[in-house]
Amino acid sequence: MITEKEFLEQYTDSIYEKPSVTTDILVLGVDESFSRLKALLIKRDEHPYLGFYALPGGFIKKGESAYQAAGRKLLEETGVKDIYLDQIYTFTKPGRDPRTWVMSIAYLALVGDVSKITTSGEWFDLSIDEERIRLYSDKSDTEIVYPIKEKSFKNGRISYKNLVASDKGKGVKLAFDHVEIIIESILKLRTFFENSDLAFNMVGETFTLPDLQALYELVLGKKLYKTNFRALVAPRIEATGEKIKSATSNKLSAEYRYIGS
Amino acid sequence: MITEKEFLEQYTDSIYEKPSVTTDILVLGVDESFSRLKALLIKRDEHPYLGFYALPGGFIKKGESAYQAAGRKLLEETGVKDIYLDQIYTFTKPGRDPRTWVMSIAYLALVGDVSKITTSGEWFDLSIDEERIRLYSDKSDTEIVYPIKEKSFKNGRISYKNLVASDKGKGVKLAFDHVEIIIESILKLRTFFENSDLAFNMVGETFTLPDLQALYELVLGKKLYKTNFRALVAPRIEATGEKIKSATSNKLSAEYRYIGS
DNA sequence: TAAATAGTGTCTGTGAGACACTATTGG
DNA sequence: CCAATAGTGTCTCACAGACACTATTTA
Repeated sequence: MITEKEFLEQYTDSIYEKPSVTTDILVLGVDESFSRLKALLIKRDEHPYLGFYALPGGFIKKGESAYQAAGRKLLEETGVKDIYLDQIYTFTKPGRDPRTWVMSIAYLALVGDVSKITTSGEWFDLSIDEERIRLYSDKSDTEIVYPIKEKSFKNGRISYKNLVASDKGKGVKLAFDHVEIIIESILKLRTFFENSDLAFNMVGETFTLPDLQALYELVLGKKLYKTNFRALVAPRIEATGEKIKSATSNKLSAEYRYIGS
Repeated sequence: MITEKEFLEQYTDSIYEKPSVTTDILVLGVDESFSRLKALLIKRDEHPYLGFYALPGGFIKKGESAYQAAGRKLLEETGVKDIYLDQIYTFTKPGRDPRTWVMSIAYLALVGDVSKITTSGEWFDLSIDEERIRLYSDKSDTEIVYPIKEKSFKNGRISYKNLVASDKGKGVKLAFDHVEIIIESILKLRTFFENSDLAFNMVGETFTLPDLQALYELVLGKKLYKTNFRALVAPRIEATGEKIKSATSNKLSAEYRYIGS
């Protein structure tokens, strides 16, 4: 019997074929007036999916974690770091990349106002409802639309409902299975918005309550009642004592700061 | 300019080194009397971590998805299929496998009463509280214990708390980073129990409310009030009209069936 | 000074948490 | 027939949803 040390010294790597593993990152932000969700897409200049838009991302290198790879790519593409970045789901369906066997670990990154961020990509307006998901870039006047259907599937004894984009319809499309990644990420973002303080990653150091509420309404896709919203966030914020101009209107509002939960 | 078809024909695979990718599965069940959570572990008979206990799992083969690979392994190890199986998290930290570069996509599988399942592994009692996680197999009289600490970490502007097992202390340990996988999975299981109908994957086709409540209390690690618990599950179940013996006591209780939400 | 929007008071319904009680069953 | 436990009634509190109102600010 050999020892573990001896084993590791003589170990030769698996003869089985291995997949390539990438990270794809949905970088989400808002415009200056909290009226549009913004997602970063990059036009592919290589095969496959040449000319299609894709999420920023890239191969994970040996010696780094998926989180590090996502952070590195994010920094390369946007120049930002130390922002919210979290793993969403790992996509492994065979054939999702026509070249070869590629898995993708999807990440969600949250930035605030995208107007200050320089990138080689394009910021697309992102909207999603029960009927469709729509991405639009006014920079290149590109519109990407997918109809959405609710699909029910079983896991064990329980049925779940899920939103699935149908690939039908013409027009510009997203590369690979990146629609799926975007949909999954948005759904997770919504539950996080309802159950955690995630929203504060998308406003500045200080903010006004009208702006914060506009952000919630934008992400959750529904109107909220002012009173209830304020009661909800009240324990997590403190007034600075100043009054500043909201981005959503041109009136003065009280300025607040996030103090954690 | 070549077409995509030509590109794919001439495409040669990446020269970059690639990781191996495995799935590791936390197979969770209960004993006959709903008094112990059970987790399946397998004693390793190879280096590395020879003699340590590990989660069942294995390499993903080309042509199958991670989900399929997890389902295949589950069937091989337990003979069960068509049960609840869901992706939890992908572990990618460099060095997590001493042999070489290996990522692991963790899955959670839910079975019911484990006494009917034959396996080459061992069923360990699993308990977890704020202080420690403990696994115990009476088959081999093996006890595996890790102290647990609450660790706070920042993601963007927000601080999160997380349970982390410390590697200190002697005694039998788990292979690789499998403690982490187990802890993450249990935490996810708890939030799923509180927010979905997941529990019905761990009881039979019909069940009694005392049994179902015992299961909830076991997973959530706290006592529940009968009245509130019954009010909660009432809309999702229907009485069969029969009275059967509970597993948790020797009295008759009304028999129910899951009807979905 | 008027329209718009910041900000507050309060009512309702629902669900979790809690406790006290009655009904039924096995030994 | 009695101890144990199945099963019910009801109170409280926190919070989401909803609406009506007052205060302040810019045009």
